[in-house]
Amino acid sequence: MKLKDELKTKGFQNEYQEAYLNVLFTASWLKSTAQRRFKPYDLSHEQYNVLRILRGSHPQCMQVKDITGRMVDRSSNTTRIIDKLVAKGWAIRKINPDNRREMQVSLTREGLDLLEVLDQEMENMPKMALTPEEARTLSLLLDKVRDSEY
Amino acid sequence: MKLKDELKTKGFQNEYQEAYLNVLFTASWLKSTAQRRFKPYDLSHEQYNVLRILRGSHPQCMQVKDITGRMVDRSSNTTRIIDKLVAKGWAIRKINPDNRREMQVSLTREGLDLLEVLDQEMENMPKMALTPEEARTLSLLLDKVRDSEY
DNA sequence: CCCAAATAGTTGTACCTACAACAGTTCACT
DNA sequence: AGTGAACTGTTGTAGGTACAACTATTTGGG
Repeated sequence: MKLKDELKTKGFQNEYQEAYLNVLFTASWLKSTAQRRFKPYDLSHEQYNVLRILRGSHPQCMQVKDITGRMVDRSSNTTRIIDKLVAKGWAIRKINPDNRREMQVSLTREGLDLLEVLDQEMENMPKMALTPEEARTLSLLLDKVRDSEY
Repeated sequence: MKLKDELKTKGFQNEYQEAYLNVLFTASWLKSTAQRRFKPYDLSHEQYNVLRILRGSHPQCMQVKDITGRMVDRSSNTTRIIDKLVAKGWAIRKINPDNRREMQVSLTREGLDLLEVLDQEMENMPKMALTPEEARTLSLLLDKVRDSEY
């Protein structure tokens, strides 16, 4: 459906305002549909994001700041998300003995197993109604948006 | 900057995953830059959204559910956002005597004045680095994304 | 060697999101 | 008229976001 109808508005000031609201609205839409899929696993979207990042360097562990730098949402509080993962037994957090300021965060066997189940779940997810070419264009335009000095 | 570099990743599974993450990342980026602009006015992004919706039907008042239906973030809790607006004197909430289930929410003079100041602020905001045509394409692609059954 | 600055991470507070349960009010049907 | 369903909005709880202050540790210049 068109954004205009979704937001029940009469129209937008210009194409930039529409694009701006559309990015926010679509992100919220994508996030909540994904969230619904994670629900049965007692997992939030952000926690999933961190699990995948950890798998990216497994079996090597990662520092908190490296995880933060790879997160989709930069201002999220990595410490507290890791707290949850550790509490559920999906990750381990240890102080680096060589530099006691740093943490060594890594996945547990259970964390890896969970990710494998989630991989299946994700594969069954219906694809976006875009051609590969359109998906590439979309990414390109979004990259450009972020190049503004906004 | 390209998403690949922003997220310090080696690459994506396919163009759909990249587009997906790019929508979320860009939305988060846009939101936090806007938030920074609202900060001096003691206003959050969501509160601003509701103020604008209320102005859309001013001087008529609106029901809570109509406001919700026009919000960019559908799952946000409209009651509690209105609580804040009322507490700051920007909106008024009354029970509709003809249907005591409904609320009549409307802007105060102060709310309207604040919006006028914010209009100025928004005009000074640098524009997206897109051509009008690109902005239209972006909106079109995002509308398509939401047409998936995700 | 010492101490200020830099670095890594945690904590505090206010607000927002997600989802479900709840309460009051109105409607519709018999 | 009476009652159950539907409607409108509020509240509860757990988790996430924004931003700043804080602690612990390491580093580097004098």
